[in-house]
Amino acid sequence: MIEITKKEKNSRSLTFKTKSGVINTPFFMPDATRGFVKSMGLDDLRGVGMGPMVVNTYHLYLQPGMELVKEAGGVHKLMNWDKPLLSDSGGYQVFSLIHKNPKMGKVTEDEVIFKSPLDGSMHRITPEKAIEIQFDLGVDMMVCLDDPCPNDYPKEKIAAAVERTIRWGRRCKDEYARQIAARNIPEENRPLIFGVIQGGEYLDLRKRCADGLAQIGFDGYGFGARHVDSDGNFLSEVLEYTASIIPENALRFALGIGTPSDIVKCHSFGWDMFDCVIPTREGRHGKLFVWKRDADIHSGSFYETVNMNNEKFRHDFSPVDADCECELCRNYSRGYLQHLFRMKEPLGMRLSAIHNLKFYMELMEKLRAS
RNA sequence: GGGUCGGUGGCAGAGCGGUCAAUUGCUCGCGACUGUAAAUCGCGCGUCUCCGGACUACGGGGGUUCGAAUCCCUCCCGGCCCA
Repeated sequence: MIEITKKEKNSRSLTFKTKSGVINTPFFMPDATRGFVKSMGLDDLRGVGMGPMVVNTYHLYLQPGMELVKEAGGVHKLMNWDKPLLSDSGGYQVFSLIHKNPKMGKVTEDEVIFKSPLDGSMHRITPEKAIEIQFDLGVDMMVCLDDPCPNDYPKEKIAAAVERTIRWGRRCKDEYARQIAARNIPEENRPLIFGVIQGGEYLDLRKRCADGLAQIGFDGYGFGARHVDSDGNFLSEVLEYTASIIPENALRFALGIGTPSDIVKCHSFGWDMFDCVIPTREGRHGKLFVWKRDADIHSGSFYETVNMNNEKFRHDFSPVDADCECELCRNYSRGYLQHLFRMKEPLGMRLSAIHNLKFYMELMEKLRAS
């Protein structure tokens, strides 16, 4: 079902089908964590040519809650989004909550118990429950509950996280099979399921995790945990190595990556799919991505980031990017955008998110064409 | 004209004898943001600096004091009340 076209070096291009449509790789998904891309409406998303997006199990489970999602008829119906959706398991949220503050929860072999940061109520999540919720969401792609511990943990703790991630991967896969059977889901509507490869910056642990998960068998494999070191340096070697040990005919999902240049790098390593808050968040914060003239995405710096709040743009009545055809660049100037930000007008955030996502969409088009 | 309260850094507004170059908020300048507790967060914001400090500052002027944004006198300006 996954069609692969091999390209130069490690990079490649795949075509695969989900119940909500065909997807060509590489592709980037914005984070619609709580069922919406912050500040953007459906017309905005369609306007930039948006395809698949990411929603989050943990956030939707807490708000608005699964009762409402089910009542709406699933997350697609709730959002009125008919293109593919991938749900992240929520492992990242629960574990980072607990790793930052042990009082927020407890991890045992069987389950994770955590306190909702919203109202302090206690919740428990198991690998089985994470999968069941994702079936209730009705997404096209789902992710196993994993243990993404911080990279600076001692190796033995990361090794333990790897083993737990594998064991939980097994339980997720078993639950997945049960849900498929119980819900009578035909093969063509079957959601894809992803395991997540942990192991910090240790290549042997990444290998152990990838092999353990591959033995269980998944449609795709994700790269888990932070991909930058404590100084913010991108862990290229780990990303490149991990991509190389994932089964050839499986999807490679670089979770949480990244900046435009990180994505280009990872694509050259063989990663197929990406998601990140950067384009939308940085847009809302006033930082916009702008192509350099005659940009060659494989030649280092092909873009720059422009902080539209900088004083020097106050009197700049030219568009953010004269060659860009997004709603912002077609209609408004830099000086006007800065005015919107200074006035804290939500329109500024929306236009900037649109612009940055358009930039990312164009980047992915260029990668697919290259 | 009389009385009264007040004049503090871009703004608002603390401080009311030393620990004050002066709390705090906003504005302003810059930076960060990578499976979204993020319309958030951090740093800076008198001048100069060999980064230890030095200098000029709390309406103007004068005084008291070892020492004043803080007390006294006077002038200027503003609010309110009475004529």
